[in-house]
Amino acid sequence: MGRSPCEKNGVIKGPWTPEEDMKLIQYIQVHGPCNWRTLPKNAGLQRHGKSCRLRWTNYLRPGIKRGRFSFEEEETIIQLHSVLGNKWSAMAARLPGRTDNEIKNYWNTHIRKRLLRNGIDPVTHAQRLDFKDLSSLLNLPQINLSNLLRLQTLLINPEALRLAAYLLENPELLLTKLQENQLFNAQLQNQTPVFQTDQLQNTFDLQTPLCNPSTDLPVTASVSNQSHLIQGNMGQISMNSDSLSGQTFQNNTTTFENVPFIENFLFGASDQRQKDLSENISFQSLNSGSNSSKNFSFDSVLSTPLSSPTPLISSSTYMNGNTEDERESNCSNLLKFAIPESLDFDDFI
DNA sequence: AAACAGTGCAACCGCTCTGAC
DNA sequence: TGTCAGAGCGGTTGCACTGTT
Repeated sequence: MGRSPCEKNGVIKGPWTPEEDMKLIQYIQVHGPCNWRTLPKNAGLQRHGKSCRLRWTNYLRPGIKRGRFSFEEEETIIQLHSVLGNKWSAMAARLPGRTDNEIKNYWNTHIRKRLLRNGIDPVTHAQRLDFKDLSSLLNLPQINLSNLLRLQTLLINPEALRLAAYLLENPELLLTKLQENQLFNAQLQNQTPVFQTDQLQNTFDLQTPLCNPSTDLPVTASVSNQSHLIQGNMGQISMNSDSLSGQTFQNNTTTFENVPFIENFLFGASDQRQKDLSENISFQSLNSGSNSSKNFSFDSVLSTPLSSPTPLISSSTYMNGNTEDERESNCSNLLKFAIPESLDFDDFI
């Protein structure tokens, strides 16, 4: 396995022979792993010092564990990756006997592919809302001809999915925007809502159960033409056009002017009046009843910095099974959509 | 059985960062 | 401040292995 040995400028590249390994081991046993630049010459090896260092640290160093990763190791890698990102050496330090290169290779060749197949972003560890399991959709008991027509609308409106996915994957954006609009919100509280309530009834829900192991709350994203509702692991957030002055999301108001696709989705391409109205977006927590907005917690948002994404899905949700097939099977129902009967898609379109 | 394609993995390359001098 | 060595990382290479046709 690997490359064929080749010699270039007196330096051998490619797989190491047992004789080379023995020379390196014997030299390091005597002199220790130091001064890699001069080590090859002193040890009688036609190798680069860096190659010697990699060979030692990745394969010859005592305590190196070879062979397939166990299920426990896989879970550990996923959990560590959700916290550390691509800090392979830091992950290796927490996995006895495993090297950073081995973990990286295993991640790229096994875990990453499996996460992608299961609709999980391997970078953010969040469920991708644009990953639609149509078979699950069609197996829903509430799917009938009427709902299929609504499903068609949903599928031809990818902006709604993108909006939900974007906000779920970037909860810090909400916080940033809220902070930026503290002053703006104070102005809005003195304004009169301009929407009619019937404009806010046209809402559909994207319900994704199983996505929040910490709270067991279903993850729901609701989008309408004038009101936008996102529910993630933080609970449920409503971007509600008629809640400009009320008990909304800790009395904060936000806009999405720096997010082009959201801006287009919310405001339309050229309707300045609609944009003016939609700029008055605010947030409302809906996860605990009518007074929930006062009790809304930002903990989950604050614990999800860009540099160290917090998993929205536990590793056991990724792969709750002993075999890959079992794990994939258990992930296949991660994303389902339920469309309420009350939805009027004519307005939505 | 042979040809082919896909996959796994050791090893390498190039680059950046850090700390010592 | 600049240089150097070590370390870390992302990406890639190339061959062996395995499954499919």
